[in-house]
Amino acid sequence: MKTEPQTFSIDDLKKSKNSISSWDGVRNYQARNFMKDQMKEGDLVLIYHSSCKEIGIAGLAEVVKEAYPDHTSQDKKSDYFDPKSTKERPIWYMVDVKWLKTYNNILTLNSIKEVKEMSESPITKKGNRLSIVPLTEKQFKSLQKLLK
DNA sequence: GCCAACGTTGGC
DNA sequence: GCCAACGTTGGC
Repeated sequence: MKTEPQTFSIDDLKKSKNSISSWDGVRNYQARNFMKDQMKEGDLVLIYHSSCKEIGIAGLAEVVKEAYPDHTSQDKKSDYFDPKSTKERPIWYMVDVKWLKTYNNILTLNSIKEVKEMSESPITKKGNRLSIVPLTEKQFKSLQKLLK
């Protein structure tokens, strides 16, 4: 899962109550579908920092609550408000994640690009804008070897 | 700050 | 349903 650390970093997640936070503000259908269809309780999640000084994987988290309606889409005052999303028919969803680990070093995008298992992943492709990308077991394991 | 990539919108 | 225009993302 991707996040801009200026907005919400792995440290912010850690500092949240019980180190748990809802992952709101996803406003992309593909990413939403990954959340709804694929993210199950107990799944491990790598947290990726984007649009910042040190781009790459910063930490590890766990899904503690599966997809449920993102109420910020119905909050007029929220930056994430979407008039098309209603209580009866919510369009947007969020999950809750729990902080597990902050890695000693960011695993930089450059290093990720050198992992051959990642060559097919959207993460290493130019123009990637997906904020949620599923990883295969193989991809996850090869990344984990590089994470401390 | 630039620019490529790509999602979304809206006119037809 | 097509596609041009536009907006946003994100790496550099």
